[in-house]
Amino acid sequence: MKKIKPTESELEILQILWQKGSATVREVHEVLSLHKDSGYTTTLKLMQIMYEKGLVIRNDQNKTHIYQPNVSKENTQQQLVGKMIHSLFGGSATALVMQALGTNKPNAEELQAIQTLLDNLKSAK
Amino acid sequence: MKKIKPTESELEILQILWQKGSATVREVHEVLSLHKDSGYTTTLKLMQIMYEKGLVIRNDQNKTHIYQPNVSKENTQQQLVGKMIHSLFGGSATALVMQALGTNKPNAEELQAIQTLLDNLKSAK
DNA sequence: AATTGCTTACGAATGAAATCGTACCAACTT
DNA sequence: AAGTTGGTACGATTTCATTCGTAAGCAATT
Repeated sequence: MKKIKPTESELEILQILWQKGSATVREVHEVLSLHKDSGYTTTLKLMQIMYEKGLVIRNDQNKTHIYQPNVSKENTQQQLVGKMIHSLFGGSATALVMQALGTNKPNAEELQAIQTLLDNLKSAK
Repeated sequence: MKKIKPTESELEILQILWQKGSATVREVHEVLSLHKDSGYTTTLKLMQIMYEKGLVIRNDQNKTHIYQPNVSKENTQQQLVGKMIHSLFGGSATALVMQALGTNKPNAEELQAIQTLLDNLKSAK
């Protein structure tokens, strides 16, 4: 399993790439601009760094490069949730789960989904 | 509601203070040493910075200062989990819960605790 | 041919977090 | 009295993330 540790800004960019599938720097920058006010070259530089780190891949056949994510959303979520469990919940995934369920209220359908997962975990013992 | 943004290292220290209630730098450092290998003065410096930021309070009547958390665990967890739910799970607490449960395996006792909470949520409908 | 516009590349400044070495102080031990 | 132990304070350094200015290439338009 790959070790992934994107920064805050890199995560914002990854989210856009996950949603769009692929995008140019300008496309990413335009989405970022909606709630951030950094310059275009800042976005460009970040994406270049992400490319060096292997977080994204790119097609540079054309003058305007096209970027795609190179880490999966699921894997990244797993890493970051694991980090949060460690740093904020003393290593207890259960503590995180109970906190999340306690403050947010899932609807009946979601409750059922969690119940099903829980049943699977129980029978796996 | 107070705005809290501790760093990763600060969170590790806060966690120890939340658990112990109050502690000296040495006590904190000894716990940290179990899974980290930074020096004593590093822990000291971090706690001094946290004091300047107001994240902790301290009693410096005696030579050996005694530190206590100055932010609540619940408030901090709630804020950071909420932020993660929004930024990484599209606002769905359930998605976070399932991710956490799917990759970490709670023991039977923990499963029971979650089941109880789940039952309460169901009957509250 | 020159200008304009959009692109990448890259160096550099800034700021924050984390780390450690060293100095200094007080109390206890020899 | 001198040394040892255990504590705080703090400056310096390192590393990293973020930001931007500027140069240079290319294509289309004037």
